[in-house]
Amino acid sequence: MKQRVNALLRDKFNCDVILEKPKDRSFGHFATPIAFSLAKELRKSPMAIAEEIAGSFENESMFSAVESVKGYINFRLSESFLDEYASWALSHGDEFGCSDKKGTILLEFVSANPTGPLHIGHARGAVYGDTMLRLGRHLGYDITAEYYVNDAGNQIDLLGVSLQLEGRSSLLGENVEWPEKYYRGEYLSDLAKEVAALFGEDALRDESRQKELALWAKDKILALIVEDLKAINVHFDTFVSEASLYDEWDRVMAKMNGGVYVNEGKTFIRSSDLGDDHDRVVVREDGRPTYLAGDIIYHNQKFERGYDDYINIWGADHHGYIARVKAAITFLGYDSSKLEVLLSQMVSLLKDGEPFKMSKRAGTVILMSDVVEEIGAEALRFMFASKKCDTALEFDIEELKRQDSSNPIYYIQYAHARIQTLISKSDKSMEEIMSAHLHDLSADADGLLFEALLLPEIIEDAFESRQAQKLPDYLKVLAGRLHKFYYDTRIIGTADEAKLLKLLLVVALSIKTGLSLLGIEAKDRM
RNA sequence: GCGUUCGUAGCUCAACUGGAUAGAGCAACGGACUUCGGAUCCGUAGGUUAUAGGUUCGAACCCUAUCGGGCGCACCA
Repeated sequence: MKQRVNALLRDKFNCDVILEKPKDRSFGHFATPIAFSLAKELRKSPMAIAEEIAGSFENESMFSAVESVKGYINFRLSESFLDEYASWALSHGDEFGCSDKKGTILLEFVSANPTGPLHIGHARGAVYGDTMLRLGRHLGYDITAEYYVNDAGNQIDLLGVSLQLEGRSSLLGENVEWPEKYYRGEYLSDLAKEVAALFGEDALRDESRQKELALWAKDKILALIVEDLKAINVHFDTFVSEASLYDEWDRVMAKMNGGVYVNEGKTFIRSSDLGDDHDRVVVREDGRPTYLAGDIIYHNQKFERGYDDYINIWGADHHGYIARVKAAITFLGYDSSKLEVLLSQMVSLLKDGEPFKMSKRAGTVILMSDVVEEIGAEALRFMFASKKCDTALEFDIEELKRQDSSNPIYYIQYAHARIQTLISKSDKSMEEIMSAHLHDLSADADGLLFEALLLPEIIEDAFESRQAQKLPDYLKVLAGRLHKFYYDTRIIGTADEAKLLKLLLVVALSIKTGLSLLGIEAKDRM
């Protein structure tokens, strides 16, 4: 819709024109402040320019009115245009809002360490990433959802140690000496039991088997994580194992041509040449690679797979890490601007008004699966999708767990269910409804129709600006307009019945499509 | 200390990325048809957009300084 108007204006002015939705809908459907920016060039007052421009649209069938007000130019779309567009939308069903965007994107998100089940802090990145995935695919992009599995390095060793100690302590009743750092939690005692059953109790005491047990455990834990994600309707296409990458090490280092050097027995990357604060160690004196080493090979592998664009969703605590990875990509001979790193800010938790620290090692984590059990996957998804991801979030745990009727998800679902009820109560056939013409609409009806038809713009804007929360915001507004309209307007049994039901079908379509892009199924009844 | 990011109603967040009178939801208070679902709707109250300057037709948004919070500043991941 907006594209059509934009195209028209672009032809007229030979440049992109800013189109906005006026806050006060009585002004029209779209507005532009272009006269202000032209005023300087043309050395005329904005009002005069606006008058002139508005007058030039008189014979345009797309608009029923184009007016200039205080220098703004306001456009009102004609009913025939809106009706035609509404019919088009209804005939396209689920594909409403689809576009023909081209390009392949590799989207990496979650990538939580396989050392424990997902906690509530992981949920934000998971929901955000999956929402971007759904939006992008709806628009036509060919997107691969990828999970990077950190199955190498210290935390895997730590997992093996923790598993044995947990088993010896809780299962065999031994007094064990806990190291400074270790993992704990219910999942570990479950795994220890499995170890005893599968490998025998001796496996819990034999230090030489730590590595073996750790590798066995991380696969089990990864399976748990996949289950957790499935429960909130998040699915990945590919999993890349960090450990599997190191065979490529020599070949990748050769590609770095000059980007690395050896000093005091350690290998450094010259990241300070490319904006980082220091050069970073990639291989320690004893030959063990650092975390960065894995990421260098991984990103080389990503670029060798040849996507048009790369998006990583990282927690904000990794922001200092971006410069290093981008430097590595440049040394490898690729265009580092193709990698876009989206940071999702931390979720901080409150309990009874006091800050609550989660720690996987201390076992004080709020598991995502527990919250899902309490409030449901849909409420959790909606809650995280609603928040702009570049501001830190505060949640009170008790509030999060409360199944509240104030939850906006019910408000939106209720709007959809109300429409379905009306459709089923009406005597009109679907043919009668679909062939009705939307004309002589009240201001409220017109506003509702216009809002519902805005979905494609919202989807595109939300994806391209990487601000997923624009979709839930829109759905709240649309549902609000529907509820008000429903309250004010009698539909069944009136002369306008078929016409208004057609309008409501468009609203239902936008709600249903919008919710599905949030990974939520619209309900016909509640 | 350095970097980075944020600061909007009592709380949680918006504001079309520089545009018209800064808006919603909670929480508070007061209302709504013997009517298509009251999980709804309407109203009241709540603001010097952290503070002080600057840029211009126009600033919550851009620039500078100050104050306050988050997150980084590993040969951990």
